[in-house]
Amino acid sequence: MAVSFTDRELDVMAVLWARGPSTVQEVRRALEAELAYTTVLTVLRTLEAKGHVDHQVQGKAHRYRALVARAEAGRSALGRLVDKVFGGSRELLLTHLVSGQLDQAEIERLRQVLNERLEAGDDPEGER
Amino acid sequence: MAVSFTDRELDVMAVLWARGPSTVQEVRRALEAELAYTTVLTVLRTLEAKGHVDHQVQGKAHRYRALVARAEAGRSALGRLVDKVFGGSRELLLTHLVSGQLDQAEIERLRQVLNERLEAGDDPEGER
DNA sequence: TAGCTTCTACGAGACTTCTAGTAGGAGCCG
DNA sequence: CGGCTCCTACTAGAAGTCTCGTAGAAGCTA
Repeated sequence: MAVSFTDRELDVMAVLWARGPSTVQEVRRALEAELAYTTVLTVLRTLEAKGHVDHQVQGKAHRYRALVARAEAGRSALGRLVDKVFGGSRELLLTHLVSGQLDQAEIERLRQVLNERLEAGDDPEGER
Repeated sequence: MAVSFTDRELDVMAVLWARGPSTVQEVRRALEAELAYTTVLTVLRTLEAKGHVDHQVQGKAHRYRALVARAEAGRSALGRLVDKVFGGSRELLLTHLVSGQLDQAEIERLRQVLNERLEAGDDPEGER
């Protein structure tokens, strides 16, 4: 249920989410940090052992694929964040976001999303 | 600049943020997990070594105090989250929040905060 | 086929995290 | 004073993380 990644694992997952299924080389090139090939391979193998990715054989290489969706990881990480840092209050997180981190344009667009959601959505927690 | 905490450290920081300066006993009792007294002490000493808390002597005990504000930790964690999980897009985070995690009432209140912010705030990135 | 390159598998060392035990100091009570 | 309790300091082991080297398989090329 609650997926969580170490820092380096998250770097690698981010690549898979951004690029889609990738080989070790591809992940390695996409990473900011300059890591040895085998280091990247090891991280991917660890992730696979934990069930967060799997792979298919392609030629003699492996192509790794994220099994955890970005949205799922987001939900999980946000949950932890709200729980621990914002004392369980989602509202605190939101006002924090809105009052400090966003610029004018982002707020505008957010308001639009919000309006749509208010008009359309009468389903209380209805999805998933 | 970018503060970050391990899971257990975060548990302890959460207590200090919620309760204010606390002794080891007080932190220990406030924690959900049942840890040995010395375990809690060790975590606090680690946090102190990293500069995230300090302490004053009170009687024969120490009273520990958070040096990192909750908001600061929130900013930092949120930044990492947006960066890694949401590919750098704050908007993605927000729509993620709005379209899945919030109930009707929260959205209402958020919209109010947003409106206030839009009316009041003509300062483009003016603070901090 | 011989050699070069590229790949995975495995092992391992340095470091961090998490947990808690032991030692010893300080204060209080009878 | 003697013992009890509560406190910090120190030590330490198990597990996890992060990094990379070496070995050896597999395929391409001349």
